[in-house]
Amino acid sequence: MLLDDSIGFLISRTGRRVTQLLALHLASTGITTEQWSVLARLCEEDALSQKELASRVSKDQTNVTRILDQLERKGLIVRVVNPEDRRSHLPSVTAEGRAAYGEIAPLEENVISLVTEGLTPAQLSTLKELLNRIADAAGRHLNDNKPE
Amino acid sequence: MLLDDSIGFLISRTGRRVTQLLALHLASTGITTEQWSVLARLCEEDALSQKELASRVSKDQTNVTRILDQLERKGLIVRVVNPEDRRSHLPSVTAEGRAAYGEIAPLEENVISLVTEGLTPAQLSTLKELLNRIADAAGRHLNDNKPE
DNA sequence: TAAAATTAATTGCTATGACAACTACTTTGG
DNA sequence: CCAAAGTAGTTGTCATAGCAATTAATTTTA
Repeated sequence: MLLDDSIGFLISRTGRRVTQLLALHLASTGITTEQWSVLARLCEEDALSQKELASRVSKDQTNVTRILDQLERKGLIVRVVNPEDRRSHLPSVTAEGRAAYGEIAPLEENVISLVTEGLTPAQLSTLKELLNRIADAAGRHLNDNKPE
Repeated sequence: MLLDDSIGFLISRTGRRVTQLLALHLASTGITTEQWSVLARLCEEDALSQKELASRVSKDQTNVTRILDQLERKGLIVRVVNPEDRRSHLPSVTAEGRAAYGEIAPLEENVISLVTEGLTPAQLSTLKELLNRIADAAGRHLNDNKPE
């Protein structure tokens, strides 16, 4: 099978381009695309531990630690120690973080509309479902090799 | 729009998982997924300059330089100076590189079949087309901001 | 209850992505 | 023909992905 026909390659390539375009539109905010995904998730769903947060954004916990470092350095979140379990931290979005979220959300929506401009809502919905199925299958096979 | 509905997020997440699964299956070969994509492209299409190669794998030329460094260190490719233009190098796959390609290709095909196990050929083909449309749209908008 | 096993978070390390700056070579234009 | 502009590749830097190992705290177990 040629590279251009490999679904893995196509997903990666498309992801890189979309990310790059989003990065271009977010450049003025000083926030990276990955920082955005973490901030957005925290704004949508509060009181998550870092471990839970990592799972919710499908990132390695290690990477979440470092992305939170960046967001904390920028004053957009703070780490609060969980009183129930002092090992865990509950990242909390600051007022500045919420303001940034409000500013960035429409920028992201705009990029989404740019890259999906030729697609009907039905096609978009099909695409999302197919991607989710592949992500689920990959996740299952990843777990097959991990837990023991 | 919530993060889970953002097509950008879904593509990135799916890509990360597929890449991770592929990495797991390639671990024994000592080749990373990105090194694989470059090696595969070179095996499919020879006599490319690094710049052309970068374009063919949709990677930054900088990253291709470093991936070629790795492949060269492993003895899978060599850089040959282009006699027509001494600025450019023509990476060339060695016998070891071709052997690695032959070994890895079936591993990759297997991973692809694992992650697409629930999809019909028609669905897979739809998915590829939709991804290509998004990649094209993103590419167009990226170029809008570059050439001036 | 004290030691052992687990767990949450962090740090160290390597590879990659992306951008800026630099070097070496080529092409252009006067 | 030569200086200026352009081009291919490389290197430097920062952010991120992922793995291994470490630390601090909690739970389990003997």
